[in-house]
Order: sequence, then C-alpha cells, then structure tokens
Amino acid sequence: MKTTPPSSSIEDYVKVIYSFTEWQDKPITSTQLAARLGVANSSVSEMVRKLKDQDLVEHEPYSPIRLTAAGLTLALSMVRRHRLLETYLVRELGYTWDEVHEEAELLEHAVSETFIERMSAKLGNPTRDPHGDPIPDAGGHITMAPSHRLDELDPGHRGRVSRISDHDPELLRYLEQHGIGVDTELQVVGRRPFGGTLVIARLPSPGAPSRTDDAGHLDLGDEAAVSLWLATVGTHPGCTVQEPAGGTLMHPHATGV
Amino acid sequence: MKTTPPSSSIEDYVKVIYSFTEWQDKPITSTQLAARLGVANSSVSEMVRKLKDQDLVEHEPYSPIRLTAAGLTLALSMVRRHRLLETYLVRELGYTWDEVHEEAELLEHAVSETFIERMSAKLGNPTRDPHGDPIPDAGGHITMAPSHRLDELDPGHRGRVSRISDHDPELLRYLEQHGIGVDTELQVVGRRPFGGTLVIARLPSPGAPSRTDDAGHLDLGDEAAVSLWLATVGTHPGCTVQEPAGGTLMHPHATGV
DNA sequence: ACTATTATTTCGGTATACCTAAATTTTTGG
DNA sequence: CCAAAAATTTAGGTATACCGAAATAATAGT
Ligand SMILES: [Mn+2]
Ligand SMILES: [Mn+2]
Ligand SMILES: [Mn+2]
Ligand SMILES: [Mn+2]
Repeated sequence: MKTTPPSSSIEDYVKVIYSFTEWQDKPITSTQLAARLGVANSSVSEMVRKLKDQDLVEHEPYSPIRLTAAGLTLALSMVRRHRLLETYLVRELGYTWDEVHEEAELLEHAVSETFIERMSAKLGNPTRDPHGDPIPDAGGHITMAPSHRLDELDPGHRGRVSRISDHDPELLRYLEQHGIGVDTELQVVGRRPFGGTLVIARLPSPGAPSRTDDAGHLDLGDEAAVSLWLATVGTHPGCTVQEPAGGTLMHPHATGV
Repeated sequence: MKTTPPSSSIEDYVKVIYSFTEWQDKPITSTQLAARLGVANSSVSEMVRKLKDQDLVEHEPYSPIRLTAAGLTLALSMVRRHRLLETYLVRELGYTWDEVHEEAELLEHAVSETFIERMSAKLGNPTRDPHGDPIPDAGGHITMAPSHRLDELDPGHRGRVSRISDHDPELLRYLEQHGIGVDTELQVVGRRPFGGTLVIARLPSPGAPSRTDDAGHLDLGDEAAVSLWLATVGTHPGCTVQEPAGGTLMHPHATGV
C-alpha cells in the first residue's frame, strides 16, 4: 500500500481544526470549520469523511470534529511550518508583521522538511513567531505562558501582550501605530458604558513600576479586543477570570494525548 | 471577465516549452514535452489546447509548440523565480548545488512577486544561478555568453564552464568530486576510440597560461558531456563548430520577439 | 505509391476539491 | 411535547489535470 502525502487542502483542514482548540478546548463544528476555510458546509462534510478515512480526525455524524493523534501531529507540523516561515520572512527578508501571514499560508505547503529545519537552525530555533504565537519544536511540543483574551479580563488587570491574532493585517498596522505589539505591558482600564469599547492603558516601560496616565489610554473595538491576549502579571481584586495553576501551559500533545 | 492566475501545471508547461529552446531553437514537440513533464502524450494534447485558448502558445494540430509573447513572458518569470530560489537556497540556507533544483521546482509556484524581489535584492540581483544558468531580470531580459555543449566541441577547444544542467543531482555530485564546477577552465582532449567517452583536461588556474598535464585528465560519459556547456576562449584549427558573432547572446525576448 | 511505423489527438474514465439545492437530523422555544 | 429554525449531510454537478486505449494523421522505407 502506497501512502500518499497529505494534500494542501487536507493540511489546511487539519491546521484549522487544531487552531480552533489552541486557545480554548471546545472542539470545532462543521459550520465553524467551513467559515474559517471559506468553503461551503457541504464541502466540509465531504472532506471530513476523507479525513476520517485517513485517520486524521474522529467524527460521528452531526457532532463536532476532533483530531486524532496522527491528525494532531500533522497539525502541529503545519503550525510549526507556518510560524517559522513568518518569523523567517520578518527577520531575514524584511517583511513587516502584517505581511507575513498570507505569504506563509501558501509557502507552508510547498517547503520541504529540510528547508524548515535549515531555516529554524539559522534563526536559532525560535519559540515565538512575530505575533507572539508559540512555535512547536520539531517533535511537536509546544509551550505557552498562560494567557487570557483581553475582552475577558476585568478592569484593573495588568499584563504583557503574549499574542496577537495575525488574521487581519489592518488590525496589525493599527495596533503598531498605537504602540501595541508583542510583549507590550498593558492594563485594562474599563469599558465605555452600554456595551462600549474597551479602554486600556499602555504601561510606560516594561518592568518599571506601572503607572496609568491618561496619555497612554486607548479605546479598542471588539475585533481588536478579542485578537489580543495578555499574560497577566497580577490579579485584580474582584476578578472573574481564574488564573491557571502552572507557570506554563503544556499542550495536550506534550502530555501524550 | 475575471482573469484567473495560471495554475502550477500551466506554469510548468510554459517553463518546459521555454527551456527546450533556451540552448537551441527547434521548437518542442508534443512527445518531447510529455517526456520532460513526465505525463502521458494525451495529457499534453489536452493541456496544449488549454494553453492555446489562453494565448500562451501557438499550435496547429500535429505540429510543434511555440510560445507566444505572453507565454514567453510567463516562462521567463518562472525561470527567474526558479533560478533566484536556487541561488538563495545555496547562499542563504546552506544548500548544496545538487539539492536546490527539486526544492525550487515546488517553491517557484508558491512564492509571491514580493518575495522574489526582496530575495533578489538581498542577493544583490544576481545574474547567474548556482549551475551557471542566466537569471532573467524583472523585465524578462536575459543575457548569456555564447556557449557550446561539450559533446559538440572538437579536440583542442578550450573554455570556461558556463553552465551545467542541474537535472541530475548525482551528476552534480560526481562533477564536484572531480573538481568541475561553474567557471572551471577546461580543454577537450579527445574521444576514446569507437564511440567512447569524451576525455577532457582541467586547466590548472583560471587566467594562467593553460597547460594540459596528465593529472587533470577526466573521462566523461555521454550524459555528462551533454550536460556541460563551455564558453570557448579559443578556436582550435579544424573546428567544425562555428563561433557565434557577438560577445553576448541576447534572447529573442530581449529583442522584442 | 503504398504500407508500416511512429506521432499525435480524441474518447471515455478517474481523482480531488469544490458548489448549490434538497433531504435529514438536531436543537429550541413555546 | 412538538413544530419551526438551525445545523449538517446527501445528491447531483462543475473544473482541473491526469490516464489508457482507440482513432487518425504524418513519416519513412521500399
Ligand atoms: Mn499566520
Ligand atoms: Mn503568526
Ligand atoms: Mn533547476
Ligand atoms: Mn539551476
């Protein structure tokens, strides 16, 4: 029996299924998968059957889709490719952080394993991409400081920006213009009344005593707030978000699942 | 009407049609194209019709296939991509010259125009790839010193290796082991009797007075002889190959065809 | 000039990855 | 509980890029 390498489509399906569970653990549904891939629901139904035949996902009709161990391995390898490529484009070819996602999206399917490993070595085996996302190592292990989406944090929370979704280049350019990037120190100030925007403050210098002054205030729309993740450094009294226990969060894969 | 970008297959067809005429000018036939692409003749017939519909080739049934101006432009852009990628892989990622062809073969379809131009700039806009092949500039212009295939040269001819076909990685490793690479100075010594191998001599140091001593002799099989091109520096008496007139050979494209 | 060989195209099929519309199952709200 | 809405799958169909076998055109040898 000849084992065909996964097609680009299969690689994308598996990668998107994985990405959905990277920051929370509800498994992805058919419709959500279709939306993220930009294809019709019916296409997903067909492809999921194919993925199941290849033992990359578990799936019962009308229920959500979960990666198998083999599927997770493939997904992590794609995520590694994608994030290493983004890092390389920024560090070696002068790309800006808002340009790299699209380019990596195509390249990830075309480069060889050799290419990936030479690139990784040249970069010094980085562990975070230009948007703060963790880069799995060659063995599929991934580590990430516990973080929360900005829109889930109550006023008073302080933290370091640990990741920013790279999906919308415009948002990235906007944030950069306002001095917000990976590792920026931030504090949640509050919300404008009646479901208004989230107000945050940039903290002057990383490590220095945090001081919230008016100059650093910034209003963030919903789209921005859900795209920013904070590694919180202190819990405000009255906080409704509970801190995870450990200092690092190991992905299921690292613990053998 | 929406203009779809050429598929990878179309890009490959056009590139192979071009490559066939890069070093001689008989146009390629259906069967030759099929052989080089590794597909069935029937597939070529179908695809050539599609290429003709898209105005990339001229073709009458049962006759050879020629690129149109649009086809040539696309082909030269693919050749530029391929050769720049090969150069980049060698210079920036530590690839050896026998590894790059295969990798470039896939990458050329996946990288953006932006990627190509940033890469080219970083390399200082090189004009030759690791195998000596000329790299077209962004405008599709290409220049090459007039050269002859080693197997077409009579004994006595001297010259500088101007290009080596990169198709067979094993051949490249073999040549490297025997001290033959791009710009190596060479002299044709003769042929073993009764259709035997071609004997050549490596000339000691480039520019220095050429001296053929026994230590530098090497037998080349047919496959090797047709893969090596020499920019001849002197014509031996009794030569059957006529030297082209000009100092540089401009490709048809450069003169507007 | 004519036949045998070779080259090329046409024909009927396959695989992948999509789509829309219709059918079906699940979920929800009263 | 049960109908209406929402989610999901199935059915039927398209485009691309292949294939092998059959048909046809070109070419070569006598
Ligand atoms: Mn990305
Ligand atoms: Mn990223
Ligand atoms: Mn090559
Ligand atoms: Mn080359």
